[in-house]
Amino acid sequence: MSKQKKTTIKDIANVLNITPSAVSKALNNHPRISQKTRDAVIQVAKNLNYQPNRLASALRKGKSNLVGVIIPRTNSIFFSNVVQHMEEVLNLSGYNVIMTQSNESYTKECSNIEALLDTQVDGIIASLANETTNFESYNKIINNGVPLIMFDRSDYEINADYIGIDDVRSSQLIVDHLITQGCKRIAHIAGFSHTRIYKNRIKGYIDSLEQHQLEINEDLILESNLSLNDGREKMQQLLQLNERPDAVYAAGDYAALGALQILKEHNIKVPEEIAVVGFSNE
Amino acid sequence: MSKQKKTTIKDIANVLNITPSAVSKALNNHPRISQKTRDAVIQVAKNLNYQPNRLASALRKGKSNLVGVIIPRTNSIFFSNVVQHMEEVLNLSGYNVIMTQSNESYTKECSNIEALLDTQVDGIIASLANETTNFESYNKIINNGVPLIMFDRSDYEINADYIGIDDVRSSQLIVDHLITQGCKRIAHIAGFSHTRIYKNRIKGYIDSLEQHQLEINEDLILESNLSLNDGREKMQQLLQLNERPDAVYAAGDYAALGALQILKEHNIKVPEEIAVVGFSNE
DNA sequence: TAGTTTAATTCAAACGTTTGAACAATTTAA
DNA sequence: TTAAATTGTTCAAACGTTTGAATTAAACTA
Repeated sequence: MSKQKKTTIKDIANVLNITPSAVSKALNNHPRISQKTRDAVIQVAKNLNYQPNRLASALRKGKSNLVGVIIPRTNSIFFSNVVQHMEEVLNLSGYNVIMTQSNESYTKECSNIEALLDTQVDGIIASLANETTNFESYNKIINNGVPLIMFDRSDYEINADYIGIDDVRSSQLIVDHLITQGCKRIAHIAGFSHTRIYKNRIKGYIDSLEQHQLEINEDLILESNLSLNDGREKMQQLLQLNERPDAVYAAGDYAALGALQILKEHNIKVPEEIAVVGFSNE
Repeated sequence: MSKQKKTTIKDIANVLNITPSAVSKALNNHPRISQKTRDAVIQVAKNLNYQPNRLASALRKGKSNLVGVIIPRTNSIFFSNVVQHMEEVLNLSGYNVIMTQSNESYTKECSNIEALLDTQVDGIIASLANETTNFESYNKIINNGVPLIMFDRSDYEINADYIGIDDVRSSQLIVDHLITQGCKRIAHIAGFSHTRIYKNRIKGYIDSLEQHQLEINEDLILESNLSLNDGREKMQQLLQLNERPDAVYAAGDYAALGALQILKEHNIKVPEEIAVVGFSNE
């Protein structure tokens, strides 16, 4: 392992017998530097295999050009696609992305935030872990003066810009559709009601029922973590009811899949006996 | 957005009427600092909501405590799990992870390397993009004195430590098994032979055939990008052969899935007529 | 020719830490 | 009581850039 120290702006300056500041300006296309020196600097930089030290630059400029991203998991088509495109766009403006995953864990999320903050990121883009119900660390981001954008999963308690789809309306459309198909007892395997999107999906569900003057039955709304297994469990529960639902709308695809499995195992015809629909597009 | 400037070590020093260096030492548990000041410093730090500036520290220490990770894609169970655990372990030793994805693209991979290098990461852990056949940028990492570890996908041209499974042996076991089941014409939908793991899987395949004195038939070895679609295509090709194989071993699960689809579509019985097996565990 | 612009560069300080050497004050040894 | 060791702190420089002000040199005015 060659302990060759990295070449700095100073080394370039020495070779050309100019000052480091001239080199810096040359590299940053400062208008008041001659084309001649600019070219020379670039040439020498290449020769010496110069790699600018971002830390130093960031420190001086008070700007790291790093954006932190916190997502619940990377092994989801949705999140990994989103991150991929964020990266693409940010790269164009000279930013790099530090991607972290919370794994749906509150503790992990907090430590991610801590880590991002002290890496001095210029901003954070995040989507809530399912577990999270305490938003202090998010507000800490804001208090530290670091711009924060939430996407997909957020909460009204977090005072940040939010990007996401219109969950109320989408949810309403789903239930509208079921009703049009003739369903009357529509169950909802809901996400955690403390999370904005799931709260909204519940609202859309209720709105639609109300608009069609259908009864809202608390027994038909089950809060779930939306995992495949929990989908199975909740479907079991629904089947135990005196009066079974004729449709199940799950706020997530994995839960819908779980429900579907149970129905198949019980030889219940889908969608004739019980219709199944899931939110998302996993 | 409150433009409150961040509190620094200096602010803490001012409050306590000591020097910044004392504060720094207190925070870093320097042995020669009194318990009294240490406590006071920690208290004030908390009060002022002090957030250490990693950039400055990294610059001074010449160590960023950042590890760069390059993976082909995040939306793969394998890679996302690996990264998750790398993060866990590295966090324990005070490192943070910058995760980037190459999206199997050579260009993206290069720009990721560039970005990581000038963020001054202390090391890089990477797995090759399928597209990559030129390893200059990897050797640049090494030349820059940055430790590099390859995992899962690498190439002998990259002079770095490598972590992965024993592909030759595993591949051999798979083919051994097929032979035990009575298969005699075993086709191999291989990965790119320039990538270490796929090269090794081919070797294992050939080794096994040789050991069992079966003929090695070039027509039965097809190089593929291992996508679902390409798996379908290669299976089609195999079906066109005068003498069909009685087993297909794909070097990746998606390709195996594609092959399976084609067989189903042709109403060919699996595994009675043609057995199918895929490497990995997607 | 002296005076004014303009262009190209240097100067010097700054960003927020860390670190070894230096110093003063206190304690211990002899 | 004096020398030596220990403790707790300050000093000053350093990490590699950037940046506005200052300087110098060259090129125009009038």
